[in-house]
Amino acid sequence: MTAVRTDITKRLRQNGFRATPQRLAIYDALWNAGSHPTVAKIHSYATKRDPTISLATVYKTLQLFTDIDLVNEMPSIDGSARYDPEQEEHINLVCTNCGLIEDYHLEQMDEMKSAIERATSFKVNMQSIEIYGLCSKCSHKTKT
Amino acid sequence: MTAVRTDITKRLRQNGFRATPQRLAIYDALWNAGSHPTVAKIHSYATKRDPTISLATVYKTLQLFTDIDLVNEMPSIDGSARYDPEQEEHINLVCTNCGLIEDYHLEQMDEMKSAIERATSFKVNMQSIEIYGLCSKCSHKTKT
DNA sequence: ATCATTGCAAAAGATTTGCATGTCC
DNA sequence: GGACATGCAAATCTTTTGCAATGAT
Repeated sequence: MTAVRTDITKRLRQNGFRATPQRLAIYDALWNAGSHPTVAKIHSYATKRDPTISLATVYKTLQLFTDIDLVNEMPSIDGSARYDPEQEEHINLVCTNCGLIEDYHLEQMDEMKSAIERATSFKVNMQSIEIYGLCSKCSHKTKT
Repeated sequence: MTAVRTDITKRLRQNGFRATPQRLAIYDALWNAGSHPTVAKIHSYATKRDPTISLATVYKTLQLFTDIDLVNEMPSIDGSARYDPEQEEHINLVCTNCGLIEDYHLEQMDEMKSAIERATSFKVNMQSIEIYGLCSKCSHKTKT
């Protein structure tokens, strides 16, 4: 699975925004601060490269990236958003026990999308499908 | 579509909890404070019946209801959780523009569940599937 | 009467905002 | 040089927690 990272400098300028070092560092962190990182993780990682990057800048930047579709903000159940830089169509399998998020690619999802759109006139965003449940580790443990 | 409300007094006692007026009012609010209500909506509605119910009690009660599977806490993208008292299997179509949440029932979802479980060993909770996109109203408007 | 539950107020997180300073183009 | 971005600190919002008072069983 070769995820394709956008040329972010170009992308920013195309949209009329400046390519600042903070933005580059934050974009880098999105891919390297772990899978589907939280804001805190992103900040902590970006800070390694440039210790002065502030949390507020991280928030503002993620907002901006979301606006220009460089990342997807993921809904959260624990009060802290996570971000997904992956551009290929996929759905997220989210473990409600340990928080693990697993990407899942399947053709079949397209059929489901069409079926929903035929039946409801709701316009499905494939980038934003979250399915909750238990990852294999957690489903093998005893219940809480 | 006749949604079946649980006998909540019985359900609470079966689980060893007291059936207090606050809990009954909050359960009632879950069904009547609008579709997939936020905590604020639930509190505001419950308060009509009993003006002294505190927000903290609403939070504690929703926590409890979630624990004994009387409701499902929904992940959120705007920082305020929503609750879904519906027990029948369904998925939620969430409009990322206006926040509308539409229930969707379809047999086909079962196939998808099985396909995912066959392919990944992830255990899908059908009660917790959220698909984001645009409702029909919002998809007909011009973009932001 | 007992012990779970409530309400209040304070605390803890997460995110946003205003504004002076710094810096990309 | 000038507009845009950043960083700081304060503000806002949501949710959690501790504890004394209350009330369900």
